[in-house]
Amino acid sequence: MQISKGVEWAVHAAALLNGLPAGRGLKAEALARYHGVPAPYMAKQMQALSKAGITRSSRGAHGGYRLARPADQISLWDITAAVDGKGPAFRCTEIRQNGPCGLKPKDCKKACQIAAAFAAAERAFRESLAVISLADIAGQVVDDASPEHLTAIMQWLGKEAEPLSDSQS
Amino acid sequence: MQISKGVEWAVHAAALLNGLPAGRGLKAEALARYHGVPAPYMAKQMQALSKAGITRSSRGAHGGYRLARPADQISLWDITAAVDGKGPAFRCTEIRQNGPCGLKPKDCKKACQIAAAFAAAERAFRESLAVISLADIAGQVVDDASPEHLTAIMQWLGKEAEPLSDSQS
DNA sequence: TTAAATCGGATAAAAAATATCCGAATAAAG
DNA sequence: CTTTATTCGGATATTTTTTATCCGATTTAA
Repeated sequence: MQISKGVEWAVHAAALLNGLPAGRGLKAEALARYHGVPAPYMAKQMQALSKAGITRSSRGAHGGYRLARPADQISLWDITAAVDGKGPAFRCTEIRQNGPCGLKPKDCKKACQIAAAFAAAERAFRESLAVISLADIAGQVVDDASPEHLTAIMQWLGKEAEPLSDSQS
Repeated sequence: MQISKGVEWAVHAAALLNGLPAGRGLKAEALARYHGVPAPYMAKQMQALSKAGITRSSRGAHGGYRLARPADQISLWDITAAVDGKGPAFRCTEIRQNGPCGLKPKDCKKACQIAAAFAAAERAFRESLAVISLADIAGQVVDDASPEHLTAIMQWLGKEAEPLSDSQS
């Protein structure tokens, strides 16, 4: 059971976008450079966020990404689902219908008890992530960081952030 | 985020072993045949269960597997951890230390807030599985099954179950 | 109108999960 | 006691998923 590395990158990237002044954005390459990760793969994660409606993108010269809605309305589960998919981690293959004592399909209207137990556990996992917003994370990071570090970030953002046009998607 | 298919098989296999009379066991090939799955891969899962101390194995003629302790002392998390590993699904790669605004290692004594949030979610997942025992699952299955189906299982077990010697591991 | 720049989907490489095989070990029979 | 059949256990291929990369479609600005 592995969560893809892209989830980690996407959350960090979204948290950084939250620090942007209104109306400005960062291109995928800048996000990758900031976090010291391969640019094309970071770009792929950003595409997933845009497709899920978490970020908005602007194409063409001076394009880039920005958050599509306030950070307190974006949960860690939203980002995880966008990058890794919403599908269940435990996939019941109905092996209770196999073999010499296999059940008939008509006797399988109730979900398999084993699958139900794992579904409940995954629900607990999702709920735990769903109650934490990007705003929560950003707040904690700011609280923990030194003033010098915050200044350095602001300076970097001031240098790299581009004013974006208002076009969609 | 995927849970390996082997986990499903291992739980089903362990539940079946719970139905055995005391002192008897099933070989890996029989467990695979019962569930209609490839024998060698089922065997691999059983090896993982034995390594984790969940099952005991007997080698040689008339060998096989049995549960190593009562079913109410085996949780779904025990089995999941044995097959899929105990390691965290979210692997923090400390990208906060990368790039132009990267933190120094000495400023990273506190765990990354993002990693901490995912760790909490995984804890919720584990706890949810840890409170469900193999005995719970087996009880529910028996409650739901028709008398004929239970009889069929008993007959099959009577035919396939081997008396095991008392040797270790 | 032209040209530069960026996102988006399609395409390779690496890693992990899945499936399989063969040797070591045990027990029963000769 | 020796031999032989049988089983588990670890090492080995194959397939799938994840990770990483590239090139074309689209948009903006000059």
